[in-house]
Amino acid sequence: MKLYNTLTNKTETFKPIDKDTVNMYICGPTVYNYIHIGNARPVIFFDVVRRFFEYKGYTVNFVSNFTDVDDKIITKAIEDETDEMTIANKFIEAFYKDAERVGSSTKYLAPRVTEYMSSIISYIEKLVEADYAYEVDGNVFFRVAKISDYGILSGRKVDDLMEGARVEVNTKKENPLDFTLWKTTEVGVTYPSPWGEGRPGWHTECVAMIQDIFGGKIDIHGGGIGLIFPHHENEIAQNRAFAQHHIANYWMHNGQLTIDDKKMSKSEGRVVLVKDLDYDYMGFRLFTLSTHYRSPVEYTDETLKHHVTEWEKIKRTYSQTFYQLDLADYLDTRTHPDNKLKQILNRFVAAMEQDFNTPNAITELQNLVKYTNQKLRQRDTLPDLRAALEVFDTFFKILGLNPEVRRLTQTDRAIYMAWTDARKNKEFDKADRLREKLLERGIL
RNA sequence: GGUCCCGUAGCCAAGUGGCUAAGGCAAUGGACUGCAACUCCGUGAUCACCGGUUCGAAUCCGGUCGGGACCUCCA
Repeated sequence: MKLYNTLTNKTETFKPIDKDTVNMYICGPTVYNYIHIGNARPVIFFDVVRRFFEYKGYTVNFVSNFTDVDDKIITKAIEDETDEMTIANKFIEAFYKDAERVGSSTKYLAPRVTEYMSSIISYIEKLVEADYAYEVDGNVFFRVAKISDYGILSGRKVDDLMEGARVEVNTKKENPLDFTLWKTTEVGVTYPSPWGEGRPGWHTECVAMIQDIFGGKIDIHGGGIGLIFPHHENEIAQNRAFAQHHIANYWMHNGQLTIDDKKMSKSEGRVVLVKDLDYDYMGFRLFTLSTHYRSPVEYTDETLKHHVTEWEKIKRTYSQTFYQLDLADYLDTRTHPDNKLKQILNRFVAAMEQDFNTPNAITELQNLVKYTNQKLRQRDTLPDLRAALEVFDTFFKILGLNPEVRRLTQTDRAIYMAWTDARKNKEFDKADRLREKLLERGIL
């Protein structure tokens, strides 16, 4: 298994800390709004990462947080004349709904900042004690200058950052690059701390949660490419101070989803919410997986439609195969794949092992579709079709695609038989009526 | 101003030093078919441009043009 590590800028062989186990943490959303389709990309991609590791036999401990204490949430609560918790709960629920819509599992540990406040505070306390952080008037800042390799993840040099730093409004900081760990505030919900009432900064929650949940270093830390700097860089800095290591062995980042070649922007009207997508969600999932995760993916109606059509084609072949086998009472028979099928499966897995090359994996899915369609046109191919169906199931499970096919009922079978007979007897009017019924039932 | 990424056929998209540059969509020719749909077979690119390194480059280096990201909350 090879994967690209942002920390080293290299594609490396994956070696878990504990054999057979993958501990991974993905930065989750700040819950102040519905997620847009760009937010869905990591939700889909890292779900596939987990699914593939599970396919490989690993036990995957998957954690992804919700940031439910944040200025945006407070702003939204004031706007809506309600409280922060209500806003957070509403959008967490909406997030789960959207994640399920795009085919991602929601069965994982999802810690919330409000639940980890004491862990976050004690993490900051330790940084202060170790002199890596300092308090000024109830605010706590991280002392970036004490981290010798600051910039290691994002490939930046402290000097360059200093040059780029704009006029610093917060004159309380020793250094413009220092970031906030805790801040005093008069607006919105606050929590008691050794430095007075206030709220945690954004960068500490993830490291504190990882420390609390996993008890130290994890295998994979992931998120969108936009998080590399400053968020993940700052996580690393804090953890270097806290535990003298980089928190995770592998850092994975997905590229952005763009519209008109630019990232989504609410203020410029370039945003599409997941809940508002007017297309099949499996088609959307296929669309996001059709480009390598580290490349940007450009969203257009045309491209999405293309993948919706592609998904329909895949689903059609799958369901036809399923029904043919069901009609022949062959679904519960076990058969072995022939060499061609084995090759398709092997290539699929090899593509996934090459830094999750889902585009190439999908090419194998298409090869499987072609293979199966060829078999469907030939006689006496039930064993091959049964084996192909199993490969389909494997691919779907890894990619998180669901063709939603069910076993035929007695009524379904009766209609199907009648249709076949009518065609045989050249009763075409009758056959067409029966075909309509089968189409309605989703069987043809 | 600083740092960095990208530019492959009409469209989507692999490939990052070496067989005739994967695959899909669209288009087009053919086959199958009671009709339609579906499906199957065939047909297309020298890789933005210029120069260099090399026996050999889409793949490495330099430059030009074009697009984008980050440096401030942002997946």
